[in-house]
Amino acid sequence: MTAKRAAVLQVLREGGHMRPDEIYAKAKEKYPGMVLATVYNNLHALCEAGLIRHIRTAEGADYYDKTPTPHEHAICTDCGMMLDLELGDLAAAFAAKTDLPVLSYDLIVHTRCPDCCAKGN
Amino acid sequence: MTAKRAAVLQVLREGGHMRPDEIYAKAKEKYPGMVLATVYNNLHALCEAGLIRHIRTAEGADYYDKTPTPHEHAICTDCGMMLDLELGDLAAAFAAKTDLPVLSYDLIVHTRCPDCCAKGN
DNA sequence: AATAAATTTAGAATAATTCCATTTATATCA
DNA sequence: TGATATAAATGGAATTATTCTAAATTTATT
Repeated sequence: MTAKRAAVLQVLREGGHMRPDEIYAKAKEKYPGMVLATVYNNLHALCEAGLIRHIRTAEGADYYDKTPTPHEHAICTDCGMMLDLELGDLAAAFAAKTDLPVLSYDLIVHTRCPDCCAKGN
Repeated sequence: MTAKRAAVLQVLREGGHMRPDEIYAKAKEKYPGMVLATVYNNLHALCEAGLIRHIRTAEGADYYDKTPTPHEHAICTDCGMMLDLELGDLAAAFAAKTDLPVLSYDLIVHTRCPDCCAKGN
């Protein structure tokens, strides 16, 4: 765990769910010498180490999640904000409905976040 | 519905789940003048018309699905083949577990397909 | 047939990500 | 500690997928 890798991790921990370019922008504030390739390198390394998690949305952007433990994500169709969901053990539920083995799954729920609901958009 | 648009649709209907470049390769056999941009144009148009569906996998590739009606997808971690799943009305199940509105969802289950299971890989 | 609208084309442009060779930093151990 | 080995970071080029644009062509409409 190098200083820059720690910085990438810390930035993501502060932000929750972020795209590589967002992480890069923030990390560069602390380390002006930071380079996008290093952010990618470290995101990959942190994923392999299980410290963060990679999320791909159906909208085309990659996100990284500070929380590596299994949970689901919702994305607001209005403002794009990503929220955490706790839907329980879906793997077991899915496995009960199919003959195929459920090794893991990726789920994105499209929602309207509380803020956008309040604004009545 | 132009001839080339119909060709794109037909290719996808023969293939089931395909990436744009795969569709392009097949469509070009029938229409040597076919161009990748036209494939993209037509995939977008066909999606908007509800004739096909767009799937984005967590592995990074875009797929298009000949079947536009709601269902889920499983992808074999071994050979990459995509399979259809029928898990029932998950939206209702998800809605029951969260306060957020469930507008829609994208789900990819990672599995091992029957062929790869048989091979014992 | 003439005109308008939509589609197709070709290629340039963009964006995200990866690759590679070099440099730099970190860890190991005599 | 100092020398060496290992791993990481850098910068930039390369790749890949996708979108954009303007001109040409096709299709539909009156």
